[in-house]
Amino acid sequence: MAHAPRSASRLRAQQPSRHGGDVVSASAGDVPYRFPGTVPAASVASGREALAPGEGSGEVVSVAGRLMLTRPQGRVAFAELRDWSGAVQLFAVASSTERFDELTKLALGDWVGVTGEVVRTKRGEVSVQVASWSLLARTRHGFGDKWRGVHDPDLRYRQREVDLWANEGVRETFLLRSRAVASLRRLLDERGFVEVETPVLHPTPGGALARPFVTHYNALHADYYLRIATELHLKRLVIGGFERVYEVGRIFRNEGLSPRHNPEFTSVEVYQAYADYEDMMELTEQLVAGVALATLGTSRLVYQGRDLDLTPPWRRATMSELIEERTGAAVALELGREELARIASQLGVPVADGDGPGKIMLEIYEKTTESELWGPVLVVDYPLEVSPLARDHRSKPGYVERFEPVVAGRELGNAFTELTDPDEQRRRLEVQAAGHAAGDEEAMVVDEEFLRALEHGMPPTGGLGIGVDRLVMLLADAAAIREVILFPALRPERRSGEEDSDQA
RNA sequence: GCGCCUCUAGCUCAACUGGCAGAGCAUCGGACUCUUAAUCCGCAGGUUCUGGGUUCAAGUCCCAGGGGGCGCACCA
Repeated sequence: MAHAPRSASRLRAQQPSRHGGDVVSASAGDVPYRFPGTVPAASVASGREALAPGEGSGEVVSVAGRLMLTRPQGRVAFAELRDWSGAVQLFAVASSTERFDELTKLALGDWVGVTGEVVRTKRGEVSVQVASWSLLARTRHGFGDKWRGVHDPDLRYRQREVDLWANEGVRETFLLRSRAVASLRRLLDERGFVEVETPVLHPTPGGALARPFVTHYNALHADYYLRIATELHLKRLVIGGFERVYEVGRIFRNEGLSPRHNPEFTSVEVYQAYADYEDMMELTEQLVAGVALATLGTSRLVYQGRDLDLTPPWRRATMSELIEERTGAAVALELGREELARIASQLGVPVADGDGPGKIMLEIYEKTTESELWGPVLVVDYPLEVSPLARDHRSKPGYVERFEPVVAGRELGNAFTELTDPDEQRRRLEVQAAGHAAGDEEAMVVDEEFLRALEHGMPPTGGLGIGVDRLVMLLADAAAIREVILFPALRPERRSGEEDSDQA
């Protein structure tokens, strides 16, 4: 098919650059190797209250960034220079700015470094009055509508480098993400947790119910799987004596894309020896509220127009209680499969033949209740049947000690009192493996390495996993996960040679 | 994977029940010594996603394909 893909030819320069052919050829290799000594653009104006309009400060600074607005005005010119701190106005005067004519011909998006005195213009804006300047890079493409930016989602995500300049707030979101992850690490480190890195390539996928990506390890002549969780290796480290351990890392699940799902995403998993899920509840609250406090200065936020108070303690309620609140139906495993199936169909929740009572109960919860929970709420006590890695509830038969923090109608994580008994774990995995053999591609398989590790003795342990992307969505008030992942998964761009007309 | 919606200039968007494909910004040329999305004058810019069909006539209607969005399913 010979048509150009949607974005292949976009944002191309449609006419020869205003730099002119001679300048292009002359300056292509002319860019300096460094432009040292710059200050952040946003810092230039701060503390200049005493500077009167039309006055110079006597202080000379250098700034560098992209020209994003230009206002040539004859023998003077103004421009907005942006860097990742913000923006500062440049002021150029033909009589005192070197290569003035060339400067006024720069295109929106060109990178420049300038040096000059900090002044306040007659109209009152603190500016750098350009004395000398260097072109640092030219752009061959525009950055969208200078007022409205770029709205096409395909273009925004495929060309994030453009989105970052074209749309206000995008850079801030990703800086926020970076600060959130840094503060998450700091909070864990402060509590004595040690960060580790475990393998991404697994011979057997495990630690979660999900379909894996498959790859091939040539030297071993074997198929390997991209990890779907960090869980099993981290538990092996607890067995090895890492009493408090965590990993922040990329997880891969071979599933559909949605505003809340990206096939590769970031999780943090935390394991604490001698602790149970109650301890993990407290840790969850502290981490989530702590990250909010560290990044936004408050644990009371507004998400998608609705108040959201992450301040601990959070409400704790059992799955049964929450289902009953929402639907009026009393749902518990003790009712038995038949009765649960009846309730499910009454509520319009489909039941598959192979589903046991635990699966049916979870289905009812997920279809009727979860998305309605604004939270934050810790949903407590899951059916054993759907929790192969969690320890039996100490007082409720058929349940395990597991909870999920739910915020804004979404699971933010998953945590349990870990199952440490190797025999029970083997039985649970064998049930999973039977399901897998029967065609359930998300069921687990038996991981002998993990079971052997458990046989060496695992202390009582609490484990917690949090979806980092979803946490950042809350902090950034992002409706879609793509807004907090720099390069979200997209179909590959199809380009045939002749379509690359913008390269010609 | 299924359903619904969508795709028009580099960007953001118009174009009535089918009737000459347009604007703002950007780009390019010009004017301008204090602008703030500067302003003013001018040039240029299109396979209306692709391919087929209906029609005197298709951006518009129909079919197929592609990209994207949303929903369902799966999951964090």
